[in-house]
Formats: sequence, C-alpha cells, structure tokens
Amino acid sequence: MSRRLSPSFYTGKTALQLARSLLGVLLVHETDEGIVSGFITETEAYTEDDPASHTFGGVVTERNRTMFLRAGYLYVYFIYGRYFCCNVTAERGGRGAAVLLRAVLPDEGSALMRKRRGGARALADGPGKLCQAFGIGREHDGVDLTEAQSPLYLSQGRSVRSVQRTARIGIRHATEKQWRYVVDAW
DNA sequence: ACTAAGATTACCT
DNA sequence: GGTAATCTTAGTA
Repeated sequence: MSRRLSPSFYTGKTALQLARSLLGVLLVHETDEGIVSGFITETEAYTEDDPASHTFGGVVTERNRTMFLRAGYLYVYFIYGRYFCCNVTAERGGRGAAVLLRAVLPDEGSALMRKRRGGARALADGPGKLCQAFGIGREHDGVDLTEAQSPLYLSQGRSVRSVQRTARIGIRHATEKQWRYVVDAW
C-alpha cells in the first residue's frame, strides 16, 4: 500500500502553511543502494517577498528557477562549497516559494545513512547532513515529488502533537520572521 | 574577468 | 563558543 502524498497535499497552501504541514511527513528515497526514510522534524519557509530567500524580488536565475515551479517539486542547491540543501516548492507556478527541509528523524535505512555520512553519529539533524544521508544532490533539483514513479517522494507520516515556531537559522536578512517550524512533541 | 557572500558542518579550545 | 574549509552563484565591470 502506497501512502505517497497526492498533489492536493501541496496545493492551496502558503509556504508557511506548507512548512507547518510537512512536519511529521515521511521523506523517502529508493535507490539501488537501498531505501532510506525519515520523519520531517524541522522546516523553514522562504518566499518572494522575503529578503532571506533566493527568490527575493521575484527575479528568476539559473539557480532559483525550480522555486518558481508549482508546489510539489524538489529544489536542491549547493552551499558553502560542500553541502546540498533540499526544499519542497510551495504555492502556485510563477511564485518563487519553497520550504527548506532542515532535519528528519531516521526511520528506515539508518545503516545506509550512516555509511553515506562517513560513519558519523548525527545522521540527518541538519539540512546538509539530511541531503548527504539521503543521497540527494544536484541531479535531484527539479524532481517532481508528486509523480507516481518518482523514487524520491513524500509519504504519510506521523501526527504531530505540538509545534514550536522560531526564527530561521543561519541567515543574515529577515531574522525577525518566525518562519522556522520544529516538532516539539509527537 | 573578478569578487564577495553564503538557507553549513566539523573540529578545536 | 569560535572558526576554517571550500566553491558556486550572482553581481559588478
């Protein structure tokens, strides 16, 4: 039985609403190496009106173009010369909005995650670590998460009892916005 | 062409 | 708590 989230999960929500809704959702990646999955525990919203966003001002560039697709695509970017970060696009096509996946609680395939992480103890408690553990890289930028055959997708997860909202991490601009969502209790 | 900054992480004291 | 590592991206000329 597949519990893959349907397109309707992504549509009709603002980036902030989607960021909240993604908490508890299961992120799954099926590859030849094996299957890894984990429950999303931390997200951040980014929009066109947001000085911290890659799409601030609504200007399309080579890097940010995926963020302007309709909701339900994966936006992957490279940062600090070392790490990838992955987002789920939000809002309607033409609007540059997305939700950064910052952390997951590993479910299936933690041995493979650890192998990909070079044996480290912390498997996916940060956006760069998450992408490394899940084998997500630049080739996954623009993947349609809602497509039935996609090996990378979101699935129904756990219900979240309580959520904490805070300022976003690691940004210089718009630090006053409380657009980070963290699972407080399951 | 050149340059500065970056939605991070690991390792050090 | 501080910071080096590392290279792409985007802006400026």
